Amino acid sequence: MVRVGRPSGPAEATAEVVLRAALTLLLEEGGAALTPQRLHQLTSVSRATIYRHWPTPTDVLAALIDVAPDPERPLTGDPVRDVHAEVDALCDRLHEKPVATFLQALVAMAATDPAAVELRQRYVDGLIAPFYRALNGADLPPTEVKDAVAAIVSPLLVDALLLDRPAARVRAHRVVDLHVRPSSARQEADPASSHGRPGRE
Amino acid sequence: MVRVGRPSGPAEATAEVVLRAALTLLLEEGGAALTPQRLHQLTSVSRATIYRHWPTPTDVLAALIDVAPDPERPLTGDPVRDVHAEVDALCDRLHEKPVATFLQALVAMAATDPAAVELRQRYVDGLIAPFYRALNGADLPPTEVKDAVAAIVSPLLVDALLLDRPAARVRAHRVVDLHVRPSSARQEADPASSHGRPGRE
Amino acid sequence: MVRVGRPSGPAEATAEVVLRAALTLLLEEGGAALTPQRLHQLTSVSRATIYRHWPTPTDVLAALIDVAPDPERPLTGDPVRDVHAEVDALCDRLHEKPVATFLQALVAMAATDPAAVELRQRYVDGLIAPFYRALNGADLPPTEVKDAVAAIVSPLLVDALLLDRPAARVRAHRVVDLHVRPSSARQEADPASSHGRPGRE
Amino acid sequence: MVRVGRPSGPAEATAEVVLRAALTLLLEEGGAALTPQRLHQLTSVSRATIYRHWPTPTDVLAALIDVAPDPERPLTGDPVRDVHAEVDALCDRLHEKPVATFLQALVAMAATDPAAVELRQRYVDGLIAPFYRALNGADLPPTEVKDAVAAIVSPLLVDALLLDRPAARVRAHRVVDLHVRPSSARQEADPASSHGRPGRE
DNA sequence: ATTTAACCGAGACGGTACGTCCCGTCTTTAC
DNA sequence: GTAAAGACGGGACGTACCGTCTCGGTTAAAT
Repeated sequence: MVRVGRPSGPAEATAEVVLRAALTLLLEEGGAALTPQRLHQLTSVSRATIYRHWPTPTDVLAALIDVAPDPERPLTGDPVRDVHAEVDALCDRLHEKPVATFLQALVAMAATDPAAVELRQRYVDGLIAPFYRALNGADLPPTEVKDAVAAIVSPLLVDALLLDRPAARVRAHRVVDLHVRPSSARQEADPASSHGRPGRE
Repeated sequence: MVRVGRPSGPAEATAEVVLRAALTLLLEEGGAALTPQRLHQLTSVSRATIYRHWPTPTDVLAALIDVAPDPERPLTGDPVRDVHAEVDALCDRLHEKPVATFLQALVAMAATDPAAVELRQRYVDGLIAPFYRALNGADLPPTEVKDAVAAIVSPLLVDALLLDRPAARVRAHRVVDLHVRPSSARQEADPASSHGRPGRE
Repeated sequence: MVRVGRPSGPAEATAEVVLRAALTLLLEEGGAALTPQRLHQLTSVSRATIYRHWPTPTDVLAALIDVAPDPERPLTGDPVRDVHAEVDALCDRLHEKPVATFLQALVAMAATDPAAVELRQRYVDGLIAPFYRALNGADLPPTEVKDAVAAIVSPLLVDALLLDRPAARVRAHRVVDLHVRPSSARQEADPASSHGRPGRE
Repeated sequence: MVRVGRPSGPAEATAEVVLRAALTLLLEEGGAALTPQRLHQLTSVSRATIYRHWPTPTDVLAALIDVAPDPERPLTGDPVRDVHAEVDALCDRLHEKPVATFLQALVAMAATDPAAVELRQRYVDGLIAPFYRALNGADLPPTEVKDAVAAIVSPLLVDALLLDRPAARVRAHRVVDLHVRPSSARQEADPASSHGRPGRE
């Protein structure tokens, strides 16, 4: 079938100006401010236009998430080292606000819009996935992998979500050491082995 | 100065009928439904009356929290056992909805109302406090206590808040065993020692 | 049952200011201008308030009609004279705009709102009724009464509605003389008998 | 200057399909439905195309009126007979809807669009003209001709426009007899002379 | 067969009004 | 003083249509 007529979707300029304003709004006033009304006021893009392309605030948030994917970090092959790297990366992202704010906004939206539930799911999965990837090389049974990831990541998320405080980076590193030692190494492990990393907290 | 006239505060009947409706609303439609409007519709208590006694939705939520305090569990003196008991208690409360819903509502409200931020803080502290209490008896350094509590509780909260799934009870018990062994016992610990507890998950 | 609380219906001030503005609008811009939006702009009464009390433009028009009822003219007992008086009265009312404008508005609204159809019916009946009342005394058979009223009134309405010109007063008086002579008198009638009336047209 | 390229104006197929839909819309939903939007929905002719050829709803209505002119009836030379024939013709046209609907639509549009005022004028003139033509042969003074036409036609229009009822055909015939007798014949007139016509009402 | 002007469909876009909903405050009345 | 009933201004919501516009692809006459 031959396509005729003007191409569909927002003109590039429109999409850019709206999403840029959306990011600003989100960071400065939180997810509840991502309304068509506020976006219109900030961008002077017509309210109707915004509804056309992003019918719900969830759609705006989804578009925001899509434009800033998390770049993959290269694996060294050493699981312990890789997991520590991921901890640092996640703490950095949580510290630089957008990720923590995205999470807060997703939780708040999920209370209203079922579509946001799924989005929240995918977003959290995206945050956790790198840890599973890093732990792939360690010879741990699946249960221990899951436990380790949960014990490492959850406190960071809780810090960002519930306690409004910077992610507890050094604690996370300690938990990594506790969980990710290969079982064979646990008795002989040198507890100071991970002290070379920069404790940025 | 002598007080004259009708005593202040809502008549008991009013307060009860409103808060009962508020709980129903909260559980069935989430924190965003806790509006004067909805409460009025459900209770046929006048909107003006509701505004008088609970000026903001946060006040309603705070009143709800106050009426259902968490009863303290008696301590046995055995930290390991007490922490396991607390894990079970928290999982039960998260499972029976109110607590998880309170948390979601508090997070959502905190995005809007600063007063809710403080309330959220206090509520989370109330959830965590029993674990610190239980670990009081264990001869662990403060850092390890904090790490342990975080590693135990955070995954449960994340399950309830972010992943909409029942709290991972057995995993939490495993994590307790991993963290709460008294340090002196870690080498000789029998990893099967906690298998007697009922795995209710 | 005891009535409690503030009495229902618009406060007097509100109703007056809105209806006054509605009349101005109607006369200056026609029935299509009787929208909540325009009324709000002119009165700075809130749009919501207007919707509360007059949910449709037809309701506004109905309220307008209710506040300005046509006062009854006294009957002399002489049908011919009374009908001539009614012709003058109707021409005056059509000339002074409100009635003609009401009619136009009612026709236009009736195209959209079924409620306006009934209102239009009642309004037209109200315009015609005085003629039937005046002709009551004449000893004419019912058919001739109807014919006479139609022949007298219709051209006036058509002038106002379709041709945007002042009602043809003198023609209407001629038609009265043609239709309302008592049949016994038609042969002997002095065609100049009605020349004493002031020809205001 | 030599014209080159595709000729201007709508392709025949486009014009026909749009006007056919416009007529349907007009009859079923009234003049207010004659919008570019509705025409587009019914015909799947692009909205832009419709704007190109009929910039306002009034233009659509004008085009509709142009495509269905009233065919002239032949005159017999007998004014009385001819006028009766015209009465029947007008009643038929009013009864078959389009004319009555056109009138209603024209009145409604005239409230908004000044261009429709002129159109309405022309349309009404077109309805009345045949009566003047038929009365041309009668030896009546101009004033009486005007009175007669008004008394005959106006009630029919009022029936269609204001009272939503079928045109009162037999009354119209009676009024013809009353007005159109040549003055010389009025004394000797046989009032039953017109009873031979079929009373279709 | 090419030009060339116009048609035509698809859709973006700003704008405006719609009718609804809830907010928070106020006034009126009854108890 | 408490409470109910309800008016009121305010503001956002989501929808609908308006009129204009920019794209592309198509069509039909004149060269």
